[in-house]
Amino acid sequence: MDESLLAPLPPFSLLKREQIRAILDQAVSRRADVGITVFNEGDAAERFFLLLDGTIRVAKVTPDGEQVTSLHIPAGQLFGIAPALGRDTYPASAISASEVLFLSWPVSLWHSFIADYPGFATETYKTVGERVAEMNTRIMEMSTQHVEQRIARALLRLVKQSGKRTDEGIEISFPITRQDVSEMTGTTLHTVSRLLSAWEKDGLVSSKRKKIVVCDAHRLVVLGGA
Amino acid sequence: MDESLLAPLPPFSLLKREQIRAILDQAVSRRADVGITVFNEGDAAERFFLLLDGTIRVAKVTPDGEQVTSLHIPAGQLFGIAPALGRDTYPASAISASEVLFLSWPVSLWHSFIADYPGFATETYKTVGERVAEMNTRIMEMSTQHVEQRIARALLRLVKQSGKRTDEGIEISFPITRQDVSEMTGTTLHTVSRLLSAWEKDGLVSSKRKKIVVCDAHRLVVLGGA
DNA sequence: GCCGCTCTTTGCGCAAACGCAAACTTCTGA
DNA sequence: TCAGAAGTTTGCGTTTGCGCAAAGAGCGGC
Repeated sequence: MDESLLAPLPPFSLLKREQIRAILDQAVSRRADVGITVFNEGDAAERFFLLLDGTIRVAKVTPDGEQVTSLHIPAGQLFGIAPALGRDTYPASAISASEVLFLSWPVSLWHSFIADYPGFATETYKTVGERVAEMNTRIMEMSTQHVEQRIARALLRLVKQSGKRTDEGIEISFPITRQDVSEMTGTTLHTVSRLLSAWEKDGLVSSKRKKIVVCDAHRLVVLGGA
Repeated sequence: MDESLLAPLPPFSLLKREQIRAILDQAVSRRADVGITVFNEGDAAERFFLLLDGTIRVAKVTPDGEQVTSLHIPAGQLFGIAPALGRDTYPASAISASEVLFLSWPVSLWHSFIADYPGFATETYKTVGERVAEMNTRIMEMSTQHVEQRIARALLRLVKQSGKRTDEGIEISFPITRQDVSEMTGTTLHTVSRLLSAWEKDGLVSSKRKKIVVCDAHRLVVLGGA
């Protein structure tokens, strides 16, 4: 495991080589296939994580078994940071949305990370702040916007966070189903399917099984805008 | 301003009398009538706040002018704590939902509060964690539940947070309109009015102008439950 | 005590989006 | 290579909750 992996990431960018080495030496690394649950909502928060590659989906399950996706976490970010929220259980489950590679540390190290490593606390709380902002935005969207606008925005958010340029447009870099999109937007896979079909006819997007490519982001922004 | 005001509040409960005195001496206190904006979304976060009395409503405004209430903050809690989220602007506006009394400090003191006062950081992040959890729950509710259930839960949440026992039932301790409730639940004041009327007929609630009393919390839980 | 403002109630029609159901397509593993 | 699973499309009927409109009620100021 090389120091250069961590050095460019915000939480560690201010650290010296030896400090990063020390952090890496305490880490456990793990790879997981798509669809694997890293931890479950309500589990005792024993470790915190850093996603090196892939995408993690953060979700909660309703009492009657429906899933709701709250957040997607792109490579390079911390996740499962219950200690930053003063919690000793995870508030939601983390599931790999693609093949993933991540590091983890026992929460007992959290305080020393915060205390010993300059910038770690600041950058971590910035991450928390961004997620709070995103959740806030989602609450606003769900309160006031129509399904069409919500789905447009959800796609744009995904594309912005983990889009990969292709010749057709920008592709969401992990496998994603209609069902997944519906769980992000509080709708049904039927509605999502209908809309995507319509958009495909208009040349806004292009989608295959488990794959969505945004061809005309600008027009999608307009759709999500009003 | 007496030390005993702060001593029982979580962020300060571990502190010594002199420490609380020092904190109080640096504070500015202010009273405000209902409906006053304490700070606006996007404002430079120059101060952070502690609500001593009353209730604060946290809201965002959509591009087309609609308000969405994200959160209600009860007396005794910190608010406007942008620095805890690594932000230098406020992510939402804070408006008094009743007559309020609050203290504030310049953000420049934030770091010394965190560093110097044991328990302050922990308790603060616990507050952040609770709010994140609440937002998460709201996203889940809005995704999967019907208007009736959302409104039932919203009322229960308010009652739990700032309910006052009366002979009729539990009363929400600050003035609240149908419009307010609709902004919390992503509906219209019409729908809220219809539902409250129906519930009043059933003896679930009792409401007057700007006042809502929950008479049968248990049945309301059942309504919000499934 | 009266006026006007704000808040609330209620009726009616309508559109958005869901639910159900069935057919179709793509992929995977035996 | 083929069967079955997983994902997607599409049609149709239905419900929910919104939009509009108009009237009624409580409150505060003059």
